[in-house]
Amino acid sequence: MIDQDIETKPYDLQTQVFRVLNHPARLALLEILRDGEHCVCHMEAYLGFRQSYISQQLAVLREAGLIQDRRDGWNIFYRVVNLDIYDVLDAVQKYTGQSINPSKEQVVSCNCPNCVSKANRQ
Amino acid sequence: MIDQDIETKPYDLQTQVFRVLNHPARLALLEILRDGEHCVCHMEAYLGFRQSYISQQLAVLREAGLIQDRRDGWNIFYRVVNLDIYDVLDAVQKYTGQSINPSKEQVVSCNCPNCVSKANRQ
DNA sequence: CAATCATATTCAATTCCATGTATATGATTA
DNA sequence: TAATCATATACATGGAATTGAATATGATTG
Repeated sequence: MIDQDIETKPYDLQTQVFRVLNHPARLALLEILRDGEHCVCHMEAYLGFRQSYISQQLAVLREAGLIQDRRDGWNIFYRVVNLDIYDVLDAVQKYTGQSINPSKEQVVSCNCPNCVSKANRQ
Repeated sequence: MIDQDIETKPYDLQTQVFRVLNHPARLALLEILRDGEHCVCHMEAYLGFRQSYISQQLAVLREAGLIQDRRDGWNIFYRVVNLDIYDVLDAVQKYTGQSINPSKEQVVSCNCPNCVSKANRQ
């Protein structure tokens, strides 16, 4: 946007959010984080992408301020900063007529303490 | 997206919507259309962009199915097809902490029958 | 402190998007 | 039917986003 009009400047912030959401893998990551924080290895196992690819997409979400990370031993856990983002996702799912519920049943095992302790309990 | 994962395919449709919304001028156009249909010349006068630029952005919105056009004599009027899109815009405005009300006071005059008859009434 | 672990970053190639300029379309009026 | 009106399209260029491959980081353990 070269000669930006004064009437469109107020939309720059919203545009930034839409730019980040304009990506299927990033939407999938946000859906995984809907029920709380998860480690990177979990998202990697869940989506089946290469590790560096997941990390790249997480970086986009992180640098845009949508998610935060926290280290716990070997693992890094990500969580969504502002849950209002899910109102945006819900609204677009309603608009497109989709209701996405990631197949949580599909048990995904990774080596993070959370998953290992869960697996041992069963 | 070359080797798309099966887990991200369900998000392609949402991604398409976010792609279209990822543009300040297109967001401004949708805000203008919030209160009903408007002619192209009105949006042109309102935003101050060149005619062809407005037309290009309207084409993106139209081809994505967000808006529809209708001819009335010399003018073409656009309207939003599915008002649920405003739930998306509202949600992102809440997320960014913005509440945008386009300065409707700023009376914009164009030559479409609607604007001319309004102007004559005053 | 060297090896190992999970994760992040860099770099390059390709594709996609934005936008200026020029021109086309198609309805309307004289 | 020629001129005029509002609007649309085509094309070209520059810039941004995507993504694969390779490598780096930095905490942890032995």
